[in-house]
Amino acid sequence: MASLTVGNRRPVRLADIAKAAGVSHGTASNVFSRPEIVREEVRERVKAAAEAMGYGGPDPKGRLLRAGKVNAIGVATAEPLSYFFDDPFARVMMAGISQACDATGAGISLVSAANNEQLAWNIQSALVDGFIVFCIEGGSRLVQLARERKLPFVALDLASEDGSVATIGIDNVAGAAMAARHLTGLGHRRFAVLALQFVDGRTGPVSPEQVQTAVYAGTRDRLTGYFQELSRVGVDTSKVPVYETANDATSTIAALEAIFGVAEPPTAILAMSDRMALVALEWLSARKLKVPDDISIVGFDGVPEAAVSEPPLTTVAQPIAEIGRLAVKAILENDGTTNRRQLPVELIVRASSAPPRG
Amino acid sequence: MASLTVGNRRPVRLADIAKAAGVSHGTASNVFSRPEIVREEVRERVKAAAEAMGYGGPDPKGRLLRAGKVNAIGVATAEPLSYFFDDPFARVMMAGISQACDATGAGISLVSAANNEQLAWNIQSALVDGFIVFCIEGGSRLVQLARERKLPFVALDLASEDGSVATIGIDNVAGAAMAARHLTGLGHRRFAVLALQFVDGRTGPVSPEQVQTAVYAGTRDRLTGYFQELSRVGVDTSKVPVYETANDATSTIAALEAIFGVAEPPTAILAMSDRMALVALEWLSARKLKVPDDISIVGFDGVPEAAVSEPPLTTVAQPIAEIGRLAVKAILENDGTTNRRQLPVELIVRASSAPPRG
DNA sequence: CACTTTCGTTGGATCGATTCAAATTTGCTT
DNA sequence: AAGCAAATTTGAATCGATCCAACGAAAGTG
Repeated sequence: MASLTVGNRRPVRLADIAKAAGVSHGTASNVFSRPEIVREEVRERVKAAAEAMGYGGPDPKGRLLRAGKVNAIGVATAEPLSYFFDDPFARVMMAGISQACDATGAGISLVSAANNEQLAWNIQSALVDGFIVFCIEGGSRLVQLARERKLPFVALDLASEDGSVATIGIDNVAGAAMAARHLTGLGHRRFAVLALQFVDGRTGPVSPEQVQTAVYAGTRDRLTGYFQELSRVGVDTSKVPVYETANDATSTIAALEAIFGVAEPPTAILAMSDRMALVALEWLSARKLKVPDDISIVGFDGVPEAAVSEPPLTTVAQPIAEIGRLAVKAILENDGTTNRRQLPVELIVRASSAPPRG
Repeated sequence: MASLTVGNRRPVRLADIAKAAGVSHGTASNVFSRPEIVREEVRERVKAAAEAMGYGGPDPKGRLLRAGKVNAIGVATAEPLSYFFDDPFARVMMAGISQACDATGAGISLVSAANNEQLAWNIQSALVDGFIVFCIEGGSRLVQLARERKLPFVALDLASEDGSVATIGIDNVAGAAMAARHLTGLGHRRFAVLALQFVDGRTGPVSPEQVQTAVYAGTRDRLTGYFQELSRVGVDTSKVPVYETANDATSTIAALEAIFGVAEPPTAILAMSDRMALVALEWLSARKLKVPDDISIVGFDGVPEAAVSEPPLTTVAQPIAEIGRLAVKAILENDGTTNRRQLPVELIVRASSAPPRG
């Protein structure tokens, strides 16, 4: 009864119970980690001592230092932590990561931070065996920090030029091309593009020169894919409005207002994310514009929400969960080689796209 | 250039660079943790040595042992890890937890496991400062394991008798009573209850005797609240069918089939979770039963999905995110006292409840 | 009975850092 | 140039375990 953890502290270590039980710390350690090699009588004595002193088992802090492996992978992002539970894309990704972790018995540590400095510290001091880096925003900074930890890591969603960072992603050019070809095939010739970030922290219309200086290669590649197909049917891509958003409702709506505030609005919208496409769907519906009768929309990502929207969204589906699974695998089976994988995408045609009116 | 991390291992420690730079480890350590107290010339020399040897900064494993604090809280459940990203209730809760962690700079470790043995090990070896225990299923076992770690922990969603475990929850009796009173007030007199688990691993009809032996006090309390109000208007609660489910679609549908497979089905359903209520909504709609014209339903929890269902769901809303925030606070500010808090619930009346026909 | 095995136990070394009292150096005063 | 305070640096101790070579005792063998 004297063992009721008292308010202040619990300075009871393995060595303490070893002494109490009259054995060496080596034996005491064995009682917990390899009980079968210690004589039953001794084992019981040590366990009794542990019980009596309120010892909660070997402290993982100590074990960790000796063992080296944490058995957990860190998932890092520059967004607030709640991003992992809010964002549909992140959630599907995390489901894939979870699945792979469950299968191997590894834990997941969520790493993030409000400000830059805190983020650096958190990444430096995260107790993990490797990182999966979500490069939504501030990707390059994150990658830089992760690299400094000198732990295995893979970057997701970042088609970086830098061949030295391991990435798992998709063929953005091909995916975007599929979306555009679908719409041109239906007969559309007037387009607008809702783009993800080319560089951090900017939103609004994007000029062709600005595209050249894109930090996010994924964004640039998708635009390349779109334009490649539009050019093929003779669309003058320099006249196609491209609006950069922060992939949130506010900036997407601002883009939509600009896009539809002109004399001859587009008949089709190419959105670089389902999130933007879904925002567009709602915005158009509020304005009594019918999708797909008045406007066709094709999204990108293939999040579950896209299947149940009104109308269901035509989109370029990434194998999101699979990417997550592979990322975990890449880290746990890290052999020092930097893996760069591209997974196939798939065009899922639903009700948000149809031939243009007339 | 010789610093390119080679495939195999990286045995470069702080002591190595101290030697290389010709300073003691004490000084080398200071260069990283309190750079301002070491002379610039020395600081630069050490940093240069670190750079040259490919040192990725002080290993948190070592620091941890010395410092004692991990600066992360563990969230434990007996469900698979993906539960955190799938389940609406869990997601809102995690959002609250995330928010509190973001604010204090703490990290989140997700702890879970497929099998029992693995779960025990994972809890024993989780590198965290405390646990938040999700008691959905296998709650008592989880609490037992968490307690053995002798770390601060709070149990969520478990109105345990055991006064020695810290919990943050709601007044289940009062919440349930609000739901029932709402329906009796509308004139309903024929009810059925979709119940959460009374004990682990059982589903199906529940007899009054079985209710007495409930492991989950929360489930029992909600039933008590329901029955209290039903009795008040003269309903014979011993005749009210109560079906226990695993809070998933399969067992809920089984319950619904039993409930509506009788001559005089109920006019109102009391569901102990929004999840079950939402399943019921869909099931009824598929059977051309109109809610609320034919059947009224009141859920429990107040998840976001309940606001956008067809029809929107009347429900007893818990302050889910707030519970999460408080749980984090309780762990980080743990003063040895076992906190037991009850937060208020609120009845949110939407379109799934109306007076009975005729 | 001497000689191997086998089994259990011991205690020192190690994991990689931080901390702090003491020692040393530097800088200022007079 | 001695005296003293302030600024730096040192190195041993510590955090809490695990590992392993070596050792002692009990059991088995010829």
